[in-house]
Amino acid sequence: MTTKPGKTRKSAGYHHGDLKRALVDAGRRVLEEQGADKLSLRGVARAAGVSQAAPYHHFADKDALLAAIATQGFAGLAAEMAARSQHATTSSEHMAGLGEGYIVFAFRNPELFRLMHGPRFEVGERYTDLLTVASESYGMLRDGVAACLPGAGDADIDSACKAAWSLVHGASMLLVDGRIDVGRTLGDVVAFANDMTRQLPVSL
Amino acid sequence: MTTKPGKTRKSAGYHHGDLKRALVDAGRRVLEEQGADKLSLRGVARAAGVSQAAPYHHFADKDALLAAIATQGFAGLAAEMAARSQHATTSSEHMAGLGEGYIVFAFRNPELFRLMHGPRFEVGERYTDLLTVASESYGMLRDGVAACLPGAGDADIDSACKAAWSLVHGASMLLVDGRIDVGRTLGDVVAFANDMTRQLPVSL
DNA sequence: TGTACATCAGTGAACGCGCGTTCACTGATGTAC
DNA sequence: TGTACATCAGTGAACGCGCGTTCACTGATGTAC
Repeated sequence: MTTKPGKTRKSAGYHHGDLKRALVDAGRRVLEEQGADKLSLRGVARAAGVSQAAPYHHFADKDALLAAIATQGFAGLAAEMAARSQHATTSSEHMAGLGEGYIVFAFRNPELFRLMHGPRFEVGERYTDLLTVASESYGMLRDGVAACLPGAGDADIDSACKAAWSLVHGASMLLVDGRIDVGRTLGDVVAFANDMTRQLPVSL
Repeated sequence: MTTKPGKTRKSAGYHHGDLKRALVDAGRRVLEEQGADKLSLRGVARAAGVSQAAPYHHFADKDALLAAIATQGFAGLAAEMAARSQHATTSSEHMAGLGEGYIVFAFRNPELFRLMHGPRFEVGERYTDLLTVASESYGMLRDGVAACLPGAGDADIDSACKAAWSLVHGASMLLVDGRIDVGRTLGDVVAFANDMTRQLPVSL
């Protein structure tokens, strides 16, 4: 017998083993290749190599799969922001790292980034996981801004926070939409990100 | 006879008179009511009160109608920016007006704004009108930034320009997506816009 | 001013398509005894 | 260790739907004479 019981290694079987995760992964692939407009549940099932009905054993409907994809996206965004800010030694270096992570994530996952910020999930009450993880990166940003403005009141922090978020988000969106030309490599994007965050209001 | 020949007043006739414009208007209405995902050519024809085949006498296909809607959108954006900056007496007041116009336009036409910046028209070669009018507001921005930085070189202007655009665009997007809470009235939005543009790098 | 006629801008029916979702089913799994 | 059986996670066919687009058509318009 080449197949063993347990959680490991049951490829090519009738039962997939971890189809839920495989569908989210396939969904991300399809999303980046074809765009959100063209993404269909049937297409994702096809990409995952299962029948069109299989996803319904793991997701209530198409929106639920999209929400799971977006949730993974927000987790990835927060991770990238954390990774690129963790070695900072000053508050404004820290902010620059956060911004760099935000922009780099968008550059690497353009369609996912669009999905995350699209209109689909304004009705977010159904997907509480999504809301939780989405607010994580905002929290990081807010903490970073607050650290840059030691004596400031809530209103000032709030305002600076919105401006910083807007700057970084706008740069990401314009980059993703191809409206700002910045070069093709990751290095180009990092340089662009730093040029932008250098101009953050909190750098004053 | 109540109907006259000529361009005026031929309502309720078999021939519409200005169906092309009516379709763009209906398209904008449907777009704001249902969102770009739900917008169909058939639905727009329905909203305009004509048969589903009628649009094909005025637009090559659905994309052509969307391009026309987006083109009108960019014209409206430039107009709003012009209107809100024209009475400025200083360069930075001027910039604030441009930014206010940008954000107010997005607030008033959220789905249109999203369509304008969506992925659909990256293949913009087909729609040269769109590209022309889309670059208009960027030109206004660039001129405004340049006026704020009298002695600056091209690279600095370019960089400041990207940052200013990013800030204003990001604020608009986050507002439209409901991710930033700002209040419901136009006055709230104007106050928000001014709070953001006050923090523009070029205000230094 | 009246009429024939080319052209324009509509109509309604039909095409084929891919989609989301449901259904009855079946093969695989794991557990109680 | 072996077996009966409930449960789980797949399958493939089918449903109804709205869509983009095409087609042959027809009513309205405007112009040449």
